[in-house]
Amino acid sequence: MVPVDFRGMATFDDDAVLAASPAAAAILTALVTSGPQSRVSLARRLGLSSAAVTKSARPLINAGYLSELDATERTGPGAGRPASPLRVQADREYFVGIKLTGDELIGVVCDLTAQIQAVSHRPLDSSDVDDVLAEITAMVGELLDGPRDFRARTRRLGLAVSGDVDRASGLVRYSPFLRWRNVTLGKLAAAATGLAVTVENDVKALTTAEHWFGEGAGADSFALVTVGSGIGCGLVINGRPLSGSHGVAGELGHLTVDAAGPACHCGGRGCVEAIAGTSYIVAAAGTRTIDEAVTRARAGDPTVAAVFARAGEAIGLGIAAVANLVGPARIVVSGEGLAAYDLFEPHIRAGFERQAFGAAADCPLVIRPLPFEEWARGAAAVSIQSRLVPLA
Amino acid sequence: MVPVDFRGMATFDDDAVLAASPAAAAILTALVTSGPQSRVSLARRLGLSSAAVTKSARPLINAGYLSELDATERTGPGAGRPASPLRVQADREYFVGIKLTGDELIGVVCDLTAQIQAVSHRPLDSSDVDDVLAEITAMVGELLDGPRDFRARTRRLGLAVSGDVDRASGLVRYSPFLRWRNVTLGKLAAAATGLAVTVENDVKALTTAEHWFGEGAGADSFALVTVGSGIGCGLVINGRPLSGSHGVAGELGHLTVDAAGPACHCGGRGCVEAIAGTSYIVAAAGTRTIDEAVTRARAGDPTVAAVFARAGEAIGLGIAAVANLVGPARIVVSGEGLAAYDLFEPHIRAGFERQAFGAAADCPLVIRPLPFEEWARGAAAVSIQSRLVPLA
DNA sequence: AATCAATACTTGACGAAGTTAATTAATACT
DNA sequence: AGTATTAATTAACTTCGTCAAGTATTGATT
Repeated sequence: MVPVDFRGMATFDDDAVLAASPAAAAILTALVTSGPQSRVSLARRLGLSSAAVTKSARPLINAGYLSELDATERTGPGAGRPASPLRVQADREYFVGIKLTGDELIGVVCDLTAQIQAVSHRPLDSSDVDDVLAEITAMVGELLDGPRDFRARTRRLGLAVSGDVDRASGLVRYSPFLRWRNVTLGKLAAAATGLAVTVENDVKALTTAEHWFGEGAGADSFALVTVGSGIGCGLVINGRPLSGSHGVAGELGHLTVDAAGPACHCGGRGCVEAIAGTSYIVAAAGTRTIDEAVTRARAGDPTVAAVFARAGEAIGLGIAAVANLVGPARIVVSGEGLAAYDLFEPHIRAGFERQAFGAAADCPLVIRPLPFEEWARGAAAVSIQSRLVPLA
Repeated sequence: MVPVDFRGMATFDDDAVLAASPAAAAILTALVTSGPQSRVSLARRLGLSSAAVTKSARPLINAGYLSELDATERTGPGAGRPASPLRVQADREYFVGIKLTGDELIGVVCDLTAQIQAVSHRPLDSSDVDDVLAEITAMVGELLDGPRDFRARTRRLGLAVSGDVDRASGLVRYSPFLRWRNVTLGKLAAAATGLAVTVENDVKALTTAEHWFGEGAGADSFALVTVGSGIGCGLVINGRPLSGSHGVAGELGHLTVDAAGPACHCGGRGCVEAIAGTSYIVAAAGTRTIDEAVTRARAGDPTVAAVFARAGEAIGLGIAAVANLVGPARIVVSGEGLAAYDLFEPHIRAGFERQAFGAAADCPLVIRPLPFEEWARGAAAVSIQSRLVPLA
């Protein structure tokens, strides 16, 4: 094997290598999402000939994006010539991901396989666009020029924002928590940081990350449900994230589960969010904060526990609706609301099982709180994805 | 232009022509779904060069699948050379479509553009597999060897069955109305009729037909909701029909819309079907038949009218759920239940508008009863599609 | 009438990206 | 050592597209 060409500090003129062929992108994607594999198994998985894999992989190896496993790492015995599995050279390139909330920035540096290498938090006092841009720039500097020097190998930044985002143009059409309308965040952040910027809705970003690197890896279709002040849902169908023709998709929060239920701020009645959204739980529990409600429920207050039970069940019914309508291969439930995981879980499962129809009940349900850094990792994942699959 | 090679009675060795290239299938599909177009406009639509269209179209013209519009039919003036739009030669090939119900077969012959050329109905006394096959064979004979002779140009048969169907293998896993389990209908019907058979779930078949030839034509994503004894929903997303990982998708009937609603035979509570399914309407109205309920409601009986109102609203809520979760470009509502169209429509719209979230409310809703022949046309459409797009 | 600009289509050379078939490589088993 | 077996590579070929240049047919302009 020719030794790798890449010298670490080299220029980034290797873009052409990644865009070389459709097969190159497919190979990288498969290796990133499913770990090291031999060329033959890649060929089978991608529906290519092994010759095509050999050809497409070589330039990626030469450019330092792929490497072969060391002899020692290879798998056990078996007849015939042993495979030389390919692996992504994770440290070949780094990506910054930042999640913007109303009062904080959470940032990470990830390698090519979306493993977190560094973390940073910064409070956000103002939601003025210039102030936020300054904080983003400062955070990028802090992350890239910190104890480990990532700067030379980092060219991309992913931003995750809640609300209505146009990923293609980097435009934030509307963001409730930041009170933004039509902010060209992509362009502005690119100018401020010198990085290529991808902007995406936060739930979609997290869904992408879970689909590529997390619980949804390998699944052709996949749903991620987030529970918090709002109830959100990201969907991947036939391997592609779902956006909705009119820009709306995955709006699980405003599904009706109880026609006679409480009024929702959306104008409807008995929406999942009007039963299980944080502020509605607080109101129904009669406490001042959600933490107080959690404490009381854990202490055994039957009224407050019933509020959580009802909320969990509403979420379960909503998830069953997703399973019945879309039929994803698996569903992950997460979000900051799941800090009260123990109060929700059995009721979510009960609601789901009650209403999932036929084989939809077989859909595995993963209920797991994700730390806030995961959201930032989602932003980085979108950025990685946009690098590996320029189209889409 | 060289005169067309096809002689009508020629052998069917032109399969190779259709499968010639990806572009050929794309051109045919575009012409079938969107009507005659010039090569240049096809090129734009399909993202090809006009040279590619010219090249791929030629063999299709020579084999008689496409023709150029007559000079007289061409569009109006304009600078430059006028276009010679291509059109599908609809009578080049015919397809039989049969919809199987519990007590009747409905059959049609369609041309390549899914226009119905002949219709046939046959009662079904027995659901014994051999008896049904005999009826299918008789119906095919009646349709193909009738006043017009379609036999020479027909090689394919599509069958639509309600229940759990594996299209790829032609297996009917379970069909409630026919009381079938694991019937290899595709193979059996092929042997009996000598035609190439495609078997598909009836709702999916109708969805395909509407997506290609009906209200959903041109839409990238699309939903069809059927109202009858059950409530069904077929979905097309990113141009592909949705099947669901565990074989379940579009199960709109068992969505909860009222957690305190009536019990459903599925075991849940307040499902759409338990409020709007035919038998539940009859029970709630306290009549013996659905026709009696319709008559009474139309006569002004307020109790029965309220039952229809509630049913319509439940359907509307279900449709809103589809719009919120999946975001189709358009939604069609149909099915035999819509014979009572006038009783439902305003309530369906009201339920939809109440619960559709944000831009999802912009999704156009087409509420229209479809005659039973449309279901048979759906079966034919699946057969046409399998001919034009061998893969998928 | 002759020319020109505009648009549609056709042609042939070329190139990208895959394929198949034959070859080489590395292992286990006998 | 020899053979079977699987992995990877190589080289020749195929497919399917693009590009650039040319032809065809019209309306408008000189």
